[in-house]
Amino acid sequence: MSPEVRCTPGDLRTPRDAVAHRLSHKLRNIVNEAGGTSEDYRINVHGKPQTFFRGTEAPSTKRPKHKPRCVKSGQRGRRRMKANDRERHRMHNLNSALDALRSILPALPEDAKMTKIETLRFAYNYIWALTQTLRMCDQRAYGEDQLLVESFPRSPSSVLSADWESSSPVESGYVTSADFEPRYSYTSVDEINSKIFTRNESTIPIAFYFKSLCVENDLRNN
DNA sequence: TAGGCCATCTGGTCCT
DNA sequence: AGGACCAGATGGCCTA
Repeated sequence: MSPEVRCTPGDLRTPRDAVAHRLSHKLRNIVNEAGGTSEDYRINVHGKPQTFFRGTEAPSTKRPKHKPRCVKSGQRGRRRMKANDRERHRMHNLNSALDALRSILPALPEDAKMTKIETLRFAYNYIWALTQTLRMCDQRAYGEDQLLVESFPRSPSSVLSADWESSSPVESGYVTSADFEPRYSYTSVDEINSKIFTRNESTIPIAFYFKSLCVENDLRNN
């Protein structure tokens, strides 16, 4: 597999994967209904029998969630266990990074924890909103007192790559516009201010915040 | 109960 | 050779 190959959010679960997963759930139900023992056999997607443990014997939190599918001994087994450890650590780091990203995003009204894909999509939209606010701030700083409502760019999902900034993820090919349906589709900056930048029950107007930063910056430069 | 989300295991590929 | 990264497979938990 080449590192250049990137998956889109839609690829996170392939159809085949989904089918296998559904089949897996179905088989579990069949076995449960048939009164299987604590350890039963099922046919995996490769057509090979495989042991599994029923949900009624869910491992405690102390026990590892997953049993190794094949216990290997010798150097190969040790290498595999080390690789598993590294992989676990790598995924934990990835999750920590996602948590850090969640923590700086505006809290959702219902305060529910966003899923991974929601976090990424929301961050994408949020950055877009902040970028537009900065752009507005720039224009105001240069004497354009008119609100940008008329010229306010379209939401990321409807932007063609040609219209988008050169650094746009859409243009870079890492995502397609269809992958990022905007959580919000605003028509004005005020709407963004009131809905997207809410934290701790208080609404902070982004535009004013950034405007003050611009003014500070101007004063420093003058 | 089906389906979504997640953690983990695993083997393949690329890089250092 | 060993580590990093990736994607497929799998099982557990949760919810509508």
